[in-house]
Amino acid sequence: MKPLPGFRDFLPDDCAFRNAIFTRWRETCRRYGFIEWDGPVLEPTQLYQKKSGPEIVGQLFNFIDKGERAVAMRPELTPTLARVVAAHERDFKKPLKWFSIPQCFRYEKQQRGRLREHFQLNCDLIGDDSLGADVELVALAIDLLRGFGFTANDFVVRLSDRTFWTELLRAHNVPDERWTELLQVIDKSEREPREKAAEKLGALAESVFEILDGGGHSEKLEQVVQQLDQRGLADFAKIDLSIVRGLAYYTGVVFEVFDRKGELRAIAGGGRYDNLIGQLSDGTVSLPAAGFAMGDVVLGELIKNVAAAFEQLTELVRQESALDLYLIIAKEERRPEALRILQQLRNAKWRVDYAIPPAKVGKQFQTAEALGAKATLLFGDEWPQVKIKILSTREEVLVPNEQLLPRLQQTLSS
RNA sequence: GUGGCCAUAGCUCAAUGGUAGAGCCCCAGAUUGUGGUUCUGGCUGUUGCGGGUUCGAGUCCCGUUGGCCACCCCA
Repeated sequence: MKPLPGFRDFLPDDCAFRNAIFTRWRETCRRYGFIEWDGPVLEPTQLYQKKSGPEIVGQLFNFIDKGERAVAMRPELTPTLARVVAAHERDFKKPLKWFSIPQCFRYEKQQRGRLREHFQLNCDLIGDDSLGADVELVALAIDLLRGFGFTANDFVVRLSDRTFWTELLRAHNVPDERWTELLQVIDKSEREPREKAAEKLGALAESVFEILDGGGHSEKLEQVVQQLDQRGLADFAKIDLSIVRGLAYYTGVVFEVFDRKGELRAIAGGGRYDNLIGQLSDGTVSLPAAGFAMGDVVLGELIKNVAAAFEQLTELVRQESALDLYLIIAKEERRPEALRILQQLRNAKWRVDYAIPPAKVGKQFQTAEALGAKATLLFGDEWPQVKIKILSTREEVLVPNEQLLPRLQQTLSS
């Protein structure tokens, strides 16, 4: 039996790797004053249709539940966020700085960097419409990646601005209903031949191409870069107006993060969505907001591609999973004493393991080694003394059992 | 959703149309209480699944399921 297509088993090593990513995400978010929240995995299908239209249903894991409700596994967190914020916004001081690590689902054919399920860090800043809020989010995205040991040689944030393009469309008297379509053409222009894009853009083609070739100036984005520079982060970002992002609801600064080598899908992306909360709450609450998301799949690939980041995370995995002590019961008569001390050690927060069925001493040492224990405690003929052995140095110390706990502190901390 | 490549032991892979193998992992031992090395032995297969061609199919053909890659789409 294999997992369903696009779903993953997390064997202990994979799970440790995943949790180490979560640990780093949480550390950095908290440094920025973001607090964690979460919502339901299952939502009414309608919640997603409201935001993205009926065609979204084709990409959802959705079904009818036993109460005959149309429900869907969450494909993203933002609609839930909007619902929760609309219901509870008065309980919190503004701005809200919230993050979450939801598992999201999508019914799509899988390929590299895109499964049917992934974990996605979401960071949102709600109730602040200033440019400083956009900068704060971009800086957070940069520091999240720096937290994994990546440098400006490994990734880059490409900054753009939706209003830059919507003003152009307005200046050319393009009717509103064509905006989404034209923005998507601009978004795609990097991957599509010019002639094809020109055909779709019509009269706009010339001015759009001029901007894409570097002829555009956005004062707002230059301010963003300047403020990043004040934080010493300007090396990690560049203005790139070809970034538009496919989603219709963005209203201001948008950005995407890519690996410098250009081998992977976008590592993260987001932007300002000032109208979405109002729209999803049927106008009962209106709050400006901006946010971004970073998935665990592409990030994991980048970590595996960059040796320094991989080693750093592997070290974190070691720290989080390493066993402190392994008990060696060399004489079965000493088992009761060993188990009594086992409990004392565990009560004192040591991570301790031992062989449940009797086993040969050599075997027990082998297991201690394999589990990564720092030291063994041997119970045998020496009782009432216990022999501490540091596995890395093979150094041994005999200590009376009643002094074991304090002696372990000093032996293992040095 | 469209197209191309692929599918053999738990893992990585061999096997001209002629009896399915190796390495790794795992388990057990190498004279009674000391680990990373070494040696010996053991375990594992409806060759993804279903049909067809053939005296004979892991190998050729068709279908199907799954995987990889590109396109489409994109949270």
